[in-house]
Amino acid sequence: MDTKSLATLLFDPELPTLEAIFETYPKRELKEGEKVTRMAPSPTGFMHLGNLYAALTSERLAHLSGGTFYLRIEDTDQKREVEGGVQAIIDGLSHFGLNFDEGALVEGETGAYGPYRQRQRARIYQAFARELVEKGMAYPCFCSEEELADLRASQEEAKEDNLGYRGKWAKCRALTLEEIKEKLDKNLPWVLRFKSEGSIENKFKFTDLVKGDLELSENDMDVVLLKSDGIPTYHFAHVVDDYLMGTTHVVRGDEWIATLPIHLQLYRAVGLKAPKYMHIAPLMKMDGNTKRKLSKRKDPELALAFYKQEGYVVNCVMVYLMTLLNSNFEEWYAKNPDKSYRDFPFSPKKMSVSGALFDLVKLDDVSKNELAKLTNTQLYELLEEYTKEYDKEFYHIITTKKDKVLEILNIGRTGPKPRKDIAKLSEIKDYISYFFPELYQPEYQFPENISEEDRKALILEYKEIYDEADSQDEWFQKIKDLSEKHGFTSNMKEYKKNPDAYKGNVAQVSTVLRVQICGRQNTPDTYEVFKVMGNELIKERLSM
RNA sequence: GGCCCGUUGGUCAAGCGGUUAAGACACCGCCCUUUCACGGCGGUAACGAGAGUUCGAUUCUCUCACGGGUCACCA
Repeated sequence: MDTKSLATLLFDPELPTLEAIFETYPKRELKEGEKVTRMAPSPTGFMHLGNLYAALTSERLAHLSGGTFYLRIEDTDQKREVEGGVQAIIDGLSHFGLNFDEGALVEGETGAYGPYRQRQRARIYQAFARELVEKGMAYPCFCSEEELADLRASQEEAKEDNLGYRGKWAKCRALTLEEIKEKLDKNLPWVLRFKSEGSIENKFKFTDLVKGDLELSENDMDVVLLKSDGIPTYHFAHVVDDYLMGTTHVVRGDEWIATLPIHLQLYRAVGLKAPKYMHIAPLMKMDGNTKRKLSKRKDPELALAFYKQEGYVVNCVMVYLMTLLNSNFEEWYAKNPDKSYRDFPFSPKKMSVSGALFDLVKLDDVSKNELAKLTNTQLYELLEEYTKEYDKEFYHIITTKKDKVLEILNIGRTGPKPRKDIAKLSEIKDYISYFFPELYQPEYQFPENISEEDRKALILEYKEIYDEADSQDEWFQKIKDLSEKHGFTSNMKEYKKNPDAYKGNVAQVSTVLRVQICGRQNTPDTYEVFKVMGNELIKERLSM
């Protein structure tokens, strides 16, 4: 076969030469250890937590080494593309504090290794494809969908273990130049296939930075390099792009391990050096009794937008993700509570080889700890930002009563052991609702051992003696006195020893007052709460 | 079905031939305490199964089971 003629038959003669292409992509000048990573999503809709997890891995790897993290858009599948997909990716990641040093932007791009959208790079891939055709390593295939389906059926009938367009089944391999010319003249659609010389009998070892030593079989399938629209498949685009763009470390989901032999084979075929690979385990989800990979389709509640909407604070999510990313992160963070997760010396070696179950309960715990570290002002700012987008009514309340809200948020926050009540911003509304008449929805659940009569008497009397100027000691002394007067002991130890000797105790009396004033049984320290509420509101709530 | 990867308590996980098999979350109990939360102390709970190598296997090898992934003109 005259492969040169075949190449001129198949490709635009104006295609750039490889030399010309290499010239426009100078090698990156990297310092020792500096890494270049990328995120290369296809714009098929929303981002979910798994994408964020993978992006975080790449980003940490690059930035911890002083390197570059860039965004490439893999828009080779036009059918699945969703409008605004690129925007969703960039917005989603930037909301979580992950920013790119170069690559695609919502409009246009930045950086010297573009274009960063694969469809705009069609001619580059074609130039590489032409080279492969010239070398006899690729050929056009005219098989239709039906023919491929038939092929598969025959293979199944022949009980072939390995299905696919391979070896003797690859019938378009045998096409002569004349036959090809004929089909081309008829304008039959064609794809370009790689002519694989590999054999699955041949095993080779490969070291993955996360998975460790793998034993893989050579690829023997004639994979599609260029689709009938002239756009490359993932396999081909990945190989060309990650070389030209100077990626040093490819971070991707471990579902790609199966096709790794293809990629390595292609790198060898085009004579380029392959990057290092890190295949990371996907985040899992409990589905019934089994774990399964997070899925865009099945788990819309895991969309990044969901966390934002729920009011999970960015830093909390990232810290949680870090605990999944590196097993020793939690220990480090406990020792360095004031440092950012970005300071953590992340290591691929400490990554788990199998998928972690995403645990919302643990996320809540991490979040509570994180939010407890914030000042009232910091929390307020996050709340304001959040409600502005998701709860206009509440936004209006907190902004018109900002000083009051700051006081409320400060309750129990300033001591050495700050309260850990809040896991996400959406919880704050309910948490502080009793301070605001417009939100107040009391549930009057009083201690059962206190009669209605006693209860009313206690409340009415307390209304007379409450004085917001009292110190905490004076304040509590009044409650004790009130309790004793009505037959409730203020001595808790005594009460525990001999509960039947009293109607009840001061704790129960306190609960009566708390419920009457706050409309709930659980609140932070009532002395502080009452003070913040103010005399007027207290007296009003004590009126029956 | 073929191939690849994995399997330590409910969850995340240390461990890398000899350990009372860490720690965190969750759960339970006690203490602190006017409620709750925090904090402190304690507790329940794990090496998928079977062979082999070895003086000794959670750790090494094999088989099986289970789970996951992959076998597209999707990425």
